[in-house]
Amino acid sequence: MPTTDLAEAAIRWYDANARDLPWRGPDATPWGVLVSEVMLQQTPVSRVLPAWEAWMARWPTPAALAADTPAEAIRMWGRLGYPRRAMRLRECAVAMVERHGGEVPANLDELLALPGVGTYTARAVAAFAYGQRHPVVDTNVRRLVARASQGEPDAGPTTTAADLVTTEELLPLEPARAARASVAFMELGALICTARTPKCADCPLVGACAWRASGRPASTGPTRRPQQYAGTDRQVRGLLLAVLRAATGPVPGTRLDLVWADDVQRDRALASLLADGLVERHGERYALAGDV
DNA sequence: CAGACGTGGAC
DNA sequence: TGTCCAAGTCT
Repeated sequence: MPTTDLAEAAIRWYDANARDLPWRGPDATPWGVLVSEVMLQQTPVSRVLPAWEAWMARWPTPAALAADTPAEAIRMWGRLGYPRRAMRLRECAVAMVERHGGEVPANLDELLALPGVGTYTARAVAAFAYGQRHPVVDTNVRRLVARASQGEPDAGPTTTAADLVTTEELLPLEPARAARASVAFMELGALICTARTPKCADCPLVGACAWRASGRPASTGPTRRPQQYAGTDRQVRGLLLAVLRAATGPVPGTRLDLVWADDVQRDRALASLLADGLVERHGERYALAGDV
């Protein structure tokens, strides 16, 4: 059986069942694709949709974002989470203006060199914005390939070189077709081959799925415990940043003192925001970076 | 390389 | 109600 059978079945399913997302449309620019990929890192589509629309309306090009302040990028990021992504996306825009004439580069290595662009995002942009043939491996694809192709109930926690090779072998040879297969795999993983309760009855790959064929064995390995949030520095960072986002300019340190009672932890969280470049100190007051 | 890094919704 | 999860990156 040709290895591209999975890809062709996935593409047929995608053509009939894919969600109509604006960054997938014919009007989507490489910049729009890049913005969507960064926003979608660890954040669900439903929350990204309105943020992406607002972001693209305000900053339709990398140069437009590069000309604005980090503070405005952090504000527009809203409550998508992981606000360092907003800062890095702006730094990425600055880098594209400086290195690439304000264009999103099509070359994989040039993409990888940009701030906030890693193994996944670089390949996603090269494939989805430029139609190149690269394996695009995210958590959905890892899970789908682990099950369908390898018969395992789950994938490893991070993308490995082996994952890239395994996935590349599933792709059709024609570049645009390969890119379509990649987005189809991702969509299948997101909607059908889900982590908790996969909808095998609706899966177009069910006849070729090694995991299904072996009776859907349960995971045996050690389960990683989910990351804690309540009481962590991350929660305190979130509370501090919420105050600064809502303010129009610098706020007194005494106002930040109100968000968390533990002085040691609050100071540590604030120091980390300063170190990340998200926040700046002006005497006894604090503000989002560039929000003088 | 394990851990840090936000937030909200589903079960 | 608490657990688990959502298109990763960086150090």
